[in-house]
Amino acid sequence: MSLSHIILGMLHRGPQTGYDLDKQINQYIHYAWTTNRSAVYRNLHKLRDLDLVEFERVEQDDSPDKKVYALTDKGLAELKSWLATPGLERQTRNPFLIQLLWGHLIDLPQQILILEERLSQVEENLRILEQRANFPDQIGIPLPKDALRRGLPRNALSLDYGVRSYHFEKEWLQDTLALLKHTLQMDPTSNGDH
Amino acid sequence: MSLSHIILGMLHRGPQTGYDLDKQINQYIHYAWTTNRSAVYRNLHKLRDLDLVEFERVEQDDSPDKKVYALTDKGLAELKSWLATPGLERQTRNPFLIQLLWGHLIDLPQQILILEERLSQVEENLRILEQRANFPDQIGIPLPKDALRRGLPRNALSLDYGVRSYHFEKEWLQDTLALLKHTLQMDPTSNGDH
DNA sequence: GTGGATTATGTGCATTGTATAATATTCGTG
DNA sequence: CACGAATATTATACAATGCACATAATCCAC
Repeated sequence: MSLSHIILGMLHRGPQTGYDLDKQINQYIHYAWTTNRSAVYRNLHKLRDLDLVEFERVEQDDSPDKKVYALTDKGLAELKSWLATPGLERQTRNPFLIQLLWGHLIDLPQQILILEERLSQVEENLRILEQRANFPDQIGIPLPKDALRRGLPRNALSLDYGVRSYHFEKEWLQDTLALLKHTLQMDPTSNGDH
Repeated sequence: MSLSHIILGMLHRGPQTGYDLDKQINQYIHYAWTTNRSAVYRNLHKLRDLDLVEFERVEQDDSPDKKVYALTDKGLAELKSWLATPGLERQTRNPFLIQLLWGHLIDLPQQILILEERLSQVEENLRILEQRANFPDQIGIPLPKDALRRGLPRNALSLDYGVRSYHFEKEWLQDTLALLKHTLQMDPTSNGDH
């Protein structure tokens, strides 16, 4: 029950549809949480059954009807309780690192292709996040006017982590790609592990 | 079908039991992949049904019987094919970053507790990984004798990523904790977001 | 006016996570 | 030595998630 809490968190700053929730989670919290539409919709249904959210059907001229979900008092209480829980485990599945770990089983040009693919993913994520980092109020709490003078608010701290971790990975990928390409030039017939 | 491939990768360097596979994945590849025992066992059953692995029952004096699994030729072929697949998506669930993002909903001391909890997790992961980084042959391919002179082999590159990313997170957590504790000292009644 | 892109919601099935069970064996402790 | 605690080993039930796909409305371009 943790995607549910991400949804509650997103809704606490204003009502939204499942479609937009999915897009925003995968764009602006992608460094911390990944998900997909079907999971978001299913969790909205469950949260509705538990009276943690409520929705209103809205007709539109330029698009199909939509359901706009909003947080209930009960939902806000549940969110606060989850946010204060320490020691929740992190989960990760990072295939490109596995593909590097046993990379000697495939050939070097293919390996380079995989890292380049990952590099362009990271650059895209970084681009979206840095664009958003200028407007952190869009994703978390509203920025107070004297934020910079008084220090960063906590939602900005999380964004800062995201931006910096993408920078870290980008630089590491660039260095590693340079190293592998150099190896390839030295000895094109090798797989890189003599 | 991707935990299956992690298992195939682990088995390609030698036969192992499900119990040990789980431990090793969660210790030495924890930066790239997290899992649990039940998933490992289920995948072993499935891989067995597909003839990608085979097992032998071994009796022990000091412990219950165990099943030692080994890679088949078919399994090795499947592993190589998966390793060469580009563009596999990364997945992440990092609750502590979410708890920081909407941290203004909980009080500052509780927030600090959460980050400290995460810091000790990272330090533990880092400790295990650095200890292992001295013997990368234990987790990937055997290190050639002249490895250092010729440059790092690719499995060492992946380990290097793990170690460096934990260092990054550790430093970031220490900086951020210092900042939050400073805020708390300045104004103990505040939640940190004036 | 058909075909493709975008918005919007949803289902089915396979995979994974969490909790728990069951069994063997060792080890400390009263 | 009897007892509970710790560790090794395998496994299952149920809930949560990921992936692929279905469906429908509206818009734009050809």
